[in-house]
Amino acid sequence: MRTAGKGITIHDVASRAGVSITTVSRYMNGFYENMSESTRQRLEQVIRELDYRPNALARGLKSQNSMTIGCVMADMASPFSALLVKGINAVCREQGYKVLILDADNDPRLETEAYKSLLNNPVEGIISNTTGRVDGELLAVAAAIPVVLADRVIETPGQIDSVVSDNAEASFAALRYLKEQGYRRVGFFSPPVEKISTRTARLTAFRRAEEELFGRDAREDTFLYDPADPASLPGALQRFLEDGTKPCAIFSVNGAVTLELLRTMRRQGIELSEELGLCGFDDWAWSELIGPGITTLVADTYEMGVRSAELLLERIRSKERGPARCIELKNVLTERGSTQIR
Amino acid sequence: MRTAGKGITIHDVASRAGVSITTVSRYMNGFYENMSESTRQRLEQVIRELDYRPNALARGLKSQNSMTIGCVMADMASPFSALLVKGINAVCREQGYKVLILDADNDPRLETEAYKSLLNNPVEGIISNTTGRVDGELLAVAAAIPVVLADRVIETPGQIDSVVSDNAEASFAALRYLKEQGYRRVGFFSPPVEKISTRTARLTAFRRAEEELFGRDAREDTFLYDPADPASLPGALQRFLEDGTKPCAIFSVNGAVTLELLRTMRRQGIELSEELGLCGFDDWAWSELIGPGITTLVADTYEMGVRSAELLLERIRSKERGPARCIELKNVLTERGSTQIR
DNA sequence: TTGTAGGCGTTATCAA
DNA sequence: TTGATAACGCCTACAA
Repeated sequence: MRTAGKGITIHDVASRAGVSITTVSRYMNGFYENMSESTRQRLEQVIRELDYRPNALARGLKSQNSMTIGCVMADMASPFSALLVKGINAVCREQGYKVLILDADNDPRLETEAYKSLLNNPVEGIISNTTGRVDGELLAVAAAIPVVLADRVIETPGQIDSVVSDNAEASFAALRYLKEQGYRRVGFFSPPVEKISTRTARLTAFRRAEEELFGRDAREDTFLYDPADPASLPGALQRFLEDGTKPCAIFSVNGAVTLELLRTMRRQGIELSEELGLCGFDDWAWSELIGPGITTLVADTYEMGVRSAELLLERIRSKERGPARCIELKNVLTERGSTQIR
Repeated sequence: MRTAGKGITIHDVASRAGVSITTVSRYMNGFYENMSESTRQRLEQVIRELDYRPNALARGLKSQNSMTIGCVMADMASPFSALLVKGINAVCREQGYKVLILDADNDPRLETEAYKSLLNNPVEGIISNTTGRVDGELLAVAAAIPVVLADRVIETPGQIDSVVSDNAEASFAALRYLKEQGYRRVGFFSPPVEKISTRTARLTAFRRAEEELFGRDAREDTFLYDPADPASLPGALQRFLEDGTKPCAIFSVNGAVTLELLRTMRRQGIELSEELGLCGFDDWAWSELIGPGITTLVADTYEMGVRSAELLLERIRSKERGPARCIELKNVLTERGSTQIR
């Protein structure tokens, strides 16, 4: 059974309507100007009857534009990814673009693979939330088609369009806030920073704050743990708490870390208190519900998706290879109970 | 500048290697059998040099299969969606398929639009997490190409392949568990149930439990609130608490509701206690961290994505239009402090 | 106002 | 063992 819309080609429409495929093509593309009212109506009817839909593949092959972008996510499991994708989708839908999603699953090899596959595929541009270990590939890809880095950038700046948040400034401001709240010491908790730009920016700001605000040696307050090793975070927490300087606070590099910290603390019977504060990047719906409420620092992820898509589509449209642009969103500090000393 | 991989066609390879495009095509598709070792090596080298990648569009146009599936999500913002998509992606990547994501943003019209756009586009199949208000469209789509319903099904059963969880059984079991814990009354909290199958299944089970386990009139314990009206949920909660039967517990239809409930409770100074329990569907990372820990009921979302994709790809491959299949995953009850009476 | 024909990059059927 | 060549479905000069 030949189903509606499936397998119907421009030829079917043409013969049924008694015109040439050219005319049908014209009709489909809105070139009504020089078309007799009668054929136009006839076409409209036939197309509806047959439920004809032009084959996007053929159209793309001919016109060399697939109306599709690719979107490579470092880890699709994160709520961050969902929001980013939603923002990207909203813009693309409106502008008639399709979005291909590829999950790198935190694996640089998969990320590289993703770019490969995207290059065969007919995507007109790519939005990348990189794992941070494939700068070379990214530069190569960006040389071939428009790329926008979302949230995370590569080491060499000014090469690729990007939409990021003000990690350094916001981190420093948050640390100043902690200082003003009366905390005398802050620990920076993170998985290995690697080349992930959000992490390096936050760590760098932390180091500066340690020196300028707290007059401490950042090395003693930096706790990089191994997420693969269950004993690693508890150990780091223990070491952090051993130093007697109080009140102290934890500065968490992202939501996943915050979550792991809270889990560990609960398991060990450690509670947030006047002596122990907590503040971190990423704000999920639950941030206000845990304990006294967790103070967070976050940029609008959905907006980041929107901006990334807008930037990319603009780039695609205006074929220009101008200098790389960087859009920076603000991280907002939401103060909650976890950083209240009394 | 003509960049590697971009714009290089089979012709370029052929002429450079001094063979015909046919031979190149053969090479690309692994038909080495009748190929001289020398041309094979020559081809391998040239292809590497030129970084040639076959154009997926042309390939798809010719072979009538795009190696792409579409994935329509009721609401991409939900962490559920992210996990489902990740599962789908994992399978598709492995089998060489691309995944097109469309977000319906909880809007049936957008969902319908998504199917339309997917039908022009050359997807070989669709995984749908439907908003629940477009059964007709879904049936039409499923008549044209393979469709798998993920998590939510349409009203008429047995028509479309699906991967769901045992909502009814698990709900009933959870309610029995609450009964055994000593709760004398349970309130069912949900947004309007509409035609969303997960919700109707859970509500139906609740009604049966009300009758069989609690000997109560379900109508008095069903609280459907309007998510758009901020006063609606607090009002419902108030009404629920007015009845003096204790201890009582809330049965929340999903994670979003649980979150809203917890927010409302916090705002109103209502705490989970021996008198007031809480248990609900969906388990996010924070479930164990809020208050005494929230007892939850949930199926493996990632697995659901994996199964959906496997089912769909199998369907696509074995062109058969056999009877609809339904895979059912188990919801697991994770007992935490929120349903502990003492 | 409408139609013819060539081409987009592949695959596949022949033939050599 | 390899090569012409005709599709695939659509767009678009160029003609009529």
